[in-house]
Amino acid sequence: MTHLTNSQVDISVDCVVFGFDGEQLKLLLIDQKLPETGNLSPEVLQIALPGDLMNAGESLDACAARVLKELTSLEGIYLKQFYAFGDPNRVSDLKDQEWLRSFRVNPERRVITVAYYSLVKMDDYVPQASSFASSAKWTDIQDVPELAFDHNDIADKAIAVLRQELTTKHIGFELLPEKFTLSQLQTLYETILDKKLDKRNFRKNIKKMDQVIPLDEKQQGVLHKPAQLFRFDRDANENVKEE
Amino acid sequence: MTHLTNSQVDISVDCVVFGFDGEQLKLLLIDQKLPETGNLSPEVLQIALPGDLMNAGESLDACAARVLKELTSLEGIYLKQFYAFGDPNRVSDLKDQEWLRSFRVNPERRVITVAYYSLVKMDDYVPQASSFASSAKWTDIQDVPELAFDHNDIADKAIAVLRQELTTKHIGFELLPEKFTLSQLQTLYETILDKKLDKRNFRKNIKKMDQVIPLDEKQQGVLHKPAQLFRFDRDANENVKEE
DNA sequence: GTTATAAAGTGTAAAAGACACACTAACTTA
DNA sequence: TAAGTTAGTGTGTCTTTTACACTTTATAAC
Repeated sequence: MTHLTNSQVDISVDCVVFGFDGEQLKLLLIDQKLPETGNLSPEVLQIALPGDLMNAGESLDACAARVLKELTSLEGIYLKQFYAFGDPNRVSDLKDQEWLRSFRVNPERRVITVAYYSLVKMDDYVPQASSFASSAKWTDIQDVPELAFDHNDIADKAIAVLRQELTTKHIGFELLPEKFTLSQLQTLYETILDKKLDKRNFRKNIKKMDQVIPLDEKQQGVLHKPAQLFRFDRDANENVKEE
Repeated sequence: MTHLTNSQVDISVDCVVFGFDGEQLKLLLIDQKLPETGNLSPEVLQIALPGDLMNAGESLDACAARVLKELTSLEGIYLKQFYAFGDPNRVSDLKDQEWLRSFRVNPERRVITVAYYSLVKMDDYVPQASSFASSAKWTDIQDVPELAFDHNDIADKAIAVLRQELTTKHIGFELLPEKFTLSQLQTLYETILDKKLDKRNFRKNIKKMDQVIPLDEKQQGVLHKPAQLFRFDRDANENVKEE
């Protein structure tokens, strides 16, 4: 039994950030623009999940929160670790070294990434015309292009986990504005689960949850019957299970 | 934004190995005996989850399989990644350096661990009177002592995950011998879920699964009516969901 | 071989939950 | 005031889950 000290390993955290615009489930992706390197191809553009190498004194959770904050200035966002990706060649096999360095990746090292998924109310973050080298964009989940490294695998797994979690935990609300209608909520569920739901049965189920609270307010500016607005109260005692 | 290259990080894999003896859920734990270090306490004994630092060219999954194999000689065992633990002080804060070195941990480095849980048919591995410095023992889940590092947290999370998975996937069989009775299976479920189940309803549910196949064989050597034996076929098409 | 012991094995009825289904109400704009 | 559009609501059927008790079949002891 020989045990290498694996000083060649770096840890990164990648975040699969979900948003919802009322119609489509979206991912927040980063345009990574390579600086022109003279004799190489004029400009290489690579798209990736937001992520970063972990800092020295930082926990994984803190690193994920930092990545999200540096990108969007948002704090207190729903953020959950879901898997660690550690194939030895997930980074360095694939691409030439210049390209890797643009991600601050040292091609001599292995990178293990711990992946988080995050649920963001899309209104809370509108990407700016970027002054940086890299800029973020919301992208339809349908239209996710080929991503850097194994980021497509990571995103796929995140979607599977999200789908799973949506049916067991009440996390859908994290993707909607503070005030929302039941139709919006239903559309969200239908989009993520990729199937039609029955309106009446859906509403029956939702109204069983004590956490969904009707407001004294209606939707405005729509050209049809305005809908009741609701809010979600994370702290309401759901179905009071004691013992 | 400063980005440290975190060359101080090591990756380890820890395995929470579950077994079942017909009565109790068990964990496979390692006795880590410290060599006597002269003027320090005569012998320090520390108990831990089996685990190891990841080797250079190794994937996380491969590392977990290797840990399990080096310990038990078993291969092809049910093994599943469930969480990565990365608090900056999960290792080095706690103990003195001699102690750490006995785990091959360099106290100057951080260790991120990726945790797997594993389901083993207990008969397949009977711990040997150990010739090594460390030896493995099956321990009742009730009686798990204080473990090294944050291994109690890891074990607790593994149990929670196991409980969860048991209700959604058919993994209980991994803990039983090839041939088992329905009573054994029920006891297993009752032990893990920590609640009584109704015999008739339980059997109805099990018999819905096409994967549970009755054998032409009965339990032997019991002083009462012998039970029908069954085996579990991972590959039987369960409930034939097409479309 | 009769009896005591111990777990195996089996069905049904009631309750709860899931599902299918169609019309009226309320607002906006032309 | 009529047309367009989405909101909002209840009931019956079917499926699933739950609660519940007695008979069978082996062994061991007498």
